[in-house]
Amino acid sequence: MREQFDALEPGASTAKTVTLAGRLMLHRPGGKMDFGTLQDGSGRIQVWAGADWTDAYEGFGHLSLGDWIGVTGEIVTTKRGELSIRVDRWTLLAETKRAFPDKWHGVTDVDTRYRQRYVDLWVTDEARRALVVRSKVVSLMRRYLEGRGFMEVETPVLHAIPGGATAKPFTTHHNALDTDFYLRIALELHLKRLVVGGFERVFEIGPVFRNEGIDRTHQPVYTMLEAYQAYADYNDMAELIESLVAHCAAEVCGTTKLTYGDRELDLTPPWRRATMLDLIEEHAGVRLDIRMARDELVAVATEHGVEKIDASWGPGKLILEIYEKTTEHALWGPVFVLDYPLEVSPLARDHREVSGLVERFEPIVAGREIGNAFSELNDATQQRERFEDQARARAAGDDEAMVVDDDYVRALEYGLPPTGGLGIGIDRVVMLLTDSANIRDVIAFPLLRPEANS
RNA sequence: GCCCCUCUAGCUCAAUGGCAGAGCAACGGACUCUUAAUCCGCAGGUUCUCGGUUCGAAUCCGAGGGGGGGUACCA
Repeated sequence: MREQFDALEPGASTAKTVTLAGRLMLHRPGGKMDFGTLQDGSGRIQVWAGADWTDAYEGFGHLSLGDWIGVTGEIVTTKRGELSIRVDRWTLLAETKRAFPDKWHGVTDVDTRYRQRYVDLWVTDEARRALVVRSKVVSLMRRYLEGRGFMEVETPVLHAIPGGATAKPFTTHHNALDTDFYLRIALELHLKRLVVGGFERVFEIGPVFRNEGIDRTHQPVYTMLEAYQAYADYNDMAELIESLVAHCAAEVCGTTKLTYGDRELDLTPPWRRATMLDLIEEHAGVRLDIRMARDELVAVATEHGVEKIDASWGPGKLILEIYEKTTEHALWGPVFVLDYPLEVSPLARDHREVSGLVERFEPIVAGREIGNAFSELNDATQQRERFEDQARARAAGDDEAMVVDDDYVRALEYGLPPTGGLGIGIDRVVMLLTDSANIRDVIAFPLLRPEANS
C-alpha cells in the first residue's frame, strides 16, 4: 500500500477501499475525529475515524494502546499529507489487558526486555530488526551452501558420547532405555560419519548446548552452522567462510564495509591469513616454535600473565594460552588464524609441512572467534591415539577433554576421504551484521534464570 | 565462581535521614486534520524481600533475591 500510494498529494482520496489489521500503537482522539497508528509486520499506517462519516466512530476513542483491530475504509491522505485509512468499519480483534510500555521511551529495563520479549519486539524496532536479520542470514546461508552443492541434514541432538568439541555438556536421561544422554556440544562427528557414508557435501544448522558461563558473547544454547566437503582442505574452508559471510553482509546490509561498535569492519574478501605463531610474534614480540622446550614456553607464558599453568600442559597448550592471552583479543580482523598446535586439536589433520601443528584455523572478526575450521583428520589409527591422549587428560582432571568415541574411529576405519570442515557461530555473525553488542539481542528467547515464584 | 553497580506507580524517571512525586499509559471530561496531539480532572505504591540502626529509613548497615557491567572458563 505504501509502495502504491506514498506519493499522493495532501488531501487526496482514491476511492479505493481496503481492510487492514494490526495493533494500535498510538492514539490521538479528538472531539469528532480520532487518529490512530496501526502497526503490523510490514510497518505502520494511520487510521482515521470521524463522527461525520461513520457511526462506527462511537467506541473508537476508547481503544487502548496495544489493542489488535481490523479496519475497513478508503485510502486517503490528510490535509497534512499523511497516508491514512479513512475508517468506515472497525473490529476489536483482541483486547490488551495490560498497559503497553511508554510510547516514547519504550521499555529499557533489560530484565523486562528479555523476559517479556513479546512486548519488547512490538516496542523496540532494533529488537525486531535483529531477529529479521537473523532469519535472513540463516536463509542466505542455506541457499548459498545449496548453491555450492551442499545438502542439508539433521543429526542427533542427544548424544551417548558428547564429542566434536572441548566443552562441558548438559546431561539428561532417557527413561525407557534407563540411560544418560548428553545434549550435543557440536555437530561435527555425525556430519563426518555422513561423509564416510557417501554424502560428499553436507551441512547442518542447529542448536548446540554448552554448560558454561553466560556473558555478552556466550549463551548456553546457540546456533551452529557446520559444513563438510570431501576432497577439500582448510584453505578451501577459508575461502568458503569469507565468501559466505561477505555474501550475507552484502545481502543484508547492502555492503561488506560495516561499522561494528565504534570501529570499521571490512568483510570484503579475501581476508588476511596469518599463522598463530606469526601473530603471536606480531603482538607479543616473541617468536615461538612448537619444538621449543616446555620450560622455555612456561617462562614465556608466565611472563605474559598466563596464570594457573597446569603440569599436564604440553608445548601446544602453552602456545595456545599465550596466543589467547596476548594476541586473540588484540586482533580486530577479519583474519584467519592458521595452524594450531596438534595438542589442542584432536580432530584436525597434521600440518602438511610442520610437525606438531595441524591444518586448522579460526576466523577472528571484531576481536572474537566466529568459527573454527580444519582439514579433517581421516587416519583412524591417529584418531584413536588422539582420543586416548584426551582420555588421559580427562582422567587427570580436565573435564572438558574429549571422550573416546569408538564408533567414530570405526567409521574412520571404513575410510573418510580427505575432507575440509567448518563451524560458524550463527549468533555471532548476526551480531556483526546488526551491530549488536550482546548475543541476547540476536536470540529470540535467551536463557535467563527462571522467574521466582511465578 | 569472584569484584563492582543497580532495583521507587503498568512504562520512563525524581525524591540522598524528615508528609513518596512527575511525565506517559489507564480512568472521567473538553476539543472536526492529529503525528510522542493538546487542555481540565481523577486515580494509581509491600519504594525487590527479611532483619537491624534511628524519634523518624526509598535513603544508612547486614543477609537474601532479580538484573547489569567487569573478570575467570568457553565459541
